[in-house]
Amino acid sequence: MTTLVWFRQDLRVADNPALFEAAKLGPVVPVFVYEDASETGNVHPLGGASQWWLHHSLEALEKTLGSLVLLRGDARHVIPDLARTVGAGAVFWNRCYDGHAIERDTQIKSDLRDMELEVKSFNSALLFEPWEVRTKNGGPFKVYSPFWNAVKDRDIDPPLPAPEKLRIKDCSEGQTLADLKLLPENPDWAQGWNELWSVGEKGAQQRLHEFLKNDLEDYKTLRDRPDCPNVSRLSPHLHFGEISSRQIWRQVQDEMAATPEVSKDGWKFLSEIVWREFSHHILYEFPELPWRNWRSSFDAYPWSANETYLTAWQKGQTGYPIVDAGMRELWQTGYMHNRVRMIVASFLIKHLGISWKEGEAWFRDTLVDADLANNSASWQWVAGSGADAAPFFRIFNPMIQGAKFDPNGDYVRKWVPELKDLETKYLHAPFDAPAEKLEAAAIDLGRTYPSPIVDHATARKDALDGYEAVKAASNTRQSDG
DNA sequence: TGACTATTGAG
DNA sequence: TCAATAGTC
Repeated sequence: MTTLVWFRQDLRVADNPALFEAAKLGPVVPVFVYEDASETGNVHPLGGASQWWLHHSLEALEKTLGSLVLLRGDARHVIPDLARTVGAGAVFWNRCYDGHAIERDTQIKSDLRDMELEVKSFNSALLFEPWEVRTKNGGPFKVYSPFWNAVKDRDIDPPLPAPEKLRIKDCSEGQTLADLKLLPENPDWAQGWNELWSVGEKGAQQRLHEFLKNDLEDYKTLRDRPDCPNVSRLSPHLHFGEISSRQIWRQVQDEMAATPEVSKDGWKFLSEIVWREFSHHILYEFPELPWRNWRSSFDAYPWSANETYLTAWQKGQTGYPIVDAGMRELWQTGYMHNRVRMIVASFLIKHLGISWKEGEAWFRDTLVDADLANNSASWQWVAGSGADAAPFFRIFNPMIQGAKFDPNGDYVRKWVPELKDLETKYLHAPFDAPAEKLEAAAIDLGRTYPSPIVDHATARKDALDGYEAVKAASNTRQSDG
């Protein structure tokens, strides 16, 4: 029997349950469908940076498999059509957890079964299915640390190997990769990204290997330092499923067994992998997460739509060095260090008073690892409208955060070179530097580098005032969140 | 996975 | 005068 294996966010051959099971049954037709948002009505389509990554990831997968059918259009029509054309007896895929995908897959599953085809979906993306992690009351967890405590000692299924015998059925269907037009129209944007990333399953395994070998030690403390290399940079590989969390879990456990000294670092890293699980579970339980406040009391927050501020933030021209460094790293590399993501997000929301939805949209368009679950859960966490246990309204101070996590200023100097000659003491707050220090560093505030677009103390006070409306709304409600 | 302010005590 | 700490939102 020929089986159609529909690849989505699982662009790998090893530990791929759908492919593994299909290979047992006979010849396989692997297919990827690039969905046009205009056709499917998906309001959260792939961003430009993700499309760049996808192009290279599909290229790698096609090379590994020997053949991959590429289609463009609405999967609800394209998948049944292809199944019919190639005479498939079964269609297998690995599950996605966002609302758009669930609705789409449910319909396709039903249509294919009406065609009397065998249809199976598998878990390839998560360590735990959302419905497998429940509180004592049977509901989903709403706070991270109890979630972590509930899962950290569980046995994780070992990853599957690549199929031993894989017979790819030759098939002349589909389009070329170039036809999908995934590379950015502005060729300057992604210039040089090929040197920064090894896209594909092989590159993902290599990245994990190098991280475990070189940068896991001291991960627990140095992961917060954007000037240090002690982060995995696996996020885009994970998003597209070039590597699975099961594979990561297993290799980290092996590393900790072999080198007990890195145990605290390994567990910290695994807890970050579980943050990803937590975000996916929240999205599964609350599909509106990408566009609706998880705590509805935040509907009362007085957001402002200031285009000038938004543009300054996007371009890295806010006058706050750690913020500008992060936003420029993002634009130039398709990536931003996690600590800095929190800082720039807080700045957009709390200092500029702009809704997290604007930030979510920009990150979704420009991050190579843009992931609907992680992105929307994290933006809401920073906004305060998400799953955060903190009993206070968190407002990051960009000067303090800069001094604490980029203490030598290496990160700022790299991405904001116009400040590179300024003494470290003033680097994170050039607006407080004495005139002669600025002059000595060839900085003319307002000309060579922007003056701060908002005043920290004033912006903080305004944000706290805005939060009063949230508190009032929360008090008038029976339950919230 | 904060920040601010008041207070304390060493110098 | 200022680092360290506690209390608070």
